[in-house]
Amino acid sequence: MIEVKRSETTCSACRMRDLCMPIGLSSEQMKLIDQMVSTRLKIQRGELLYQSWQKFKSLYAIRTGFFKTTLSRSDGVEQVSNFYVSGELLGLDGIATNQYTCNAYALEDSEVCVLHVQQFNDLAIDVHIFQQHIQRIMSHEIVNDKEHLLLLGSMKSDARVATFLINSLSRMTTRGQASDELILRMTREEIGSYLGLTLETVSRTFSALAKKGIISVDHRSIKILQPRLLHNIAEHQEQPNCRQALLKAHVC
Amino acid sequence: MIEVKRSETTCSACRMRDLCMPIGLSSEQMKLIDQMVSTRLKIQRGELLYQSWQKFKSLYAIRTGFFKTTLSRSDGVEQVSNFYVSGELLGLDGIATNQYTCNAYALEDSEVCVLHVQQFNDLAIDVHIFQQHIQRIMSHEIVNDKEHLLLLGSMKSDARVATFLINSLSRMTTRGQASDELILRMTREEIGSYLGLTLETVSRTFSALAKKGIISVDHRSIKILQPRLLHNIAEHQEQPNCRQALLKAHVC
DNA sequence: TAATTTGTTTGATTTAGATCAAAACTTTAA
DNA sequence: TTAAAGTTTTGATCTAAATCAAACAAATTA
Repeated sequence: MIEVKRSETTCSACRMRDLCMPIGLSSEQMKLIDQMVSTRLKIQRGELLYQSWQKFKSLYAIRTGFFKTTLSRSDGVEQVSNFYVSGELLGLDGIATNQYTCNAYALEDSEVCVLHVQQFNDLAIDVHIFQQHIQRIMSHEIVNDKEHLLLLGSMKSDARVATFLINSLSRMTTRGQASDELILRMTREEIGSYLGLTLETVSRTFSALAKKGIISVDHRSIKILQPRLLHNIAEHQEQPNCRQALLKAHVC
Repeated sequence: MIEVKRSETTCSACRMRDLCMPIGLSSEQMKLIDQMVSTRLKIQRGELLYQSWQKFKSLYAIRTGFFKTTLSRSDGVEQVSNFYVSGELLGLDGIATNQYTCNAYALEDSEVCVLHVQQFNDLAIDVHIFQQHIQRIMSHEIVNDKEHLLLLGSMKSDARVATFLINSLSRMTTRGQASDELILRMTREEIGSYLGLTLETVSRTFSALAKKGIISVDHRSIKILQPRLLHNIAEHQEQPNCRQALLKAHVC
């Protein structure tokens, strides 16, 4: 087990409610939440926030920064399972068995709010709308995972990459900076691992899309030049003969 | 939208608590739950319990039977995302957006308990331990999906099939009948769709395992003859040169 | 009972994407 | 500023699994 050095501070400016709280709370309830969620944690690029098999102690709301979560195979090799940006909640997988099942790494210097499990439970009892909100976030995580399952189970490499670009962009867009430009925070290898492809295939697909004028690639900055065509590729599942992993939609 | 004909009955013998309830409830609370979960629904083999994009109305606890859920691609083609046996809960993906994101089909004549969303919310407020239990089930679903992600993202076909057999067997075992025999409720095509393979690859892998004496295949009845070797295949990730979608475990 | 549909196995062939290899480019460290 | 390490691109080759094909078996239906 590796202990990560981190700077832990208490800070009233870290407001859970600002990050991922539902509206519709009384100021009474808001005060309660702010009191409980008062710990900030700084995590440096490359550091581990939590690790698979560790005891589940807290949920983490990302204030600033960027994370990846990975799944460990029995041989120790890791596969990227998701990327998380500011405002999102890390650690929900730990609730089931009181152990985390993912590893969470910061991909850039980041800051998170810590919500300890006991506080979390108290909060859930006292402010039931909070509980409901958490439930919704968890259900969202399930929906995301299902989409990812569909991608890994039945999409061609170029559709996977196109989908990745579209989702990455829309995630940026919903968080403020509307734009056609995307700054990738991760390596080609991490993208490949996330998409079930090798880094070479990711690179080649970027190059191919650029040659067609659909995107332009400059290092880790990607510009979406023809979003329509990119969508076509993401949805283009009418490959001549792709029978793999598919079922005719049966009407009953 | 297809309306499915179903026989709906009210039945006090359908006890949610027997199926998927946590222990530790007072008899007071149990009575409350039984009152709320009083509707049974019979679903015939092949019928749809709910459908993607339908308004989320209920959770369903499986009393008897067997289900698959599928994900629909934009072209209407479906991919199997999971199988569910008696005692398990269907519909959790609907909570996020108040719409189901999967289609749920009965693979054999089945019976479910219906928990309407309003009852569900009332219950969650009145009996907070119920809420906590639901949370745990959701977190489990997340964990399962992550495992499936790992399978689809980085395992070879024979490891996928071996994993499927092991998991299917252990799921049967935890529900009573401990045995080395497995009765598959689904077609090779559905298995393939679930594992991201074609039905031919599934069939070939079964045959190959049988030839090695690791399993015996008789139609849809599979006997696990050498569980140890099957586990080896499921875990055998030290392929000579498999770099695909893998990251060296980095210690930081 | 035969006829038809649905599901399964096995073989031959093809191909998307992995693997192998090497050069070029970026970032960090010294 | 150079050196070293890490990352990305591109090309050549290989292979696991898909596709195509056909025979066979089981389950439904007539």
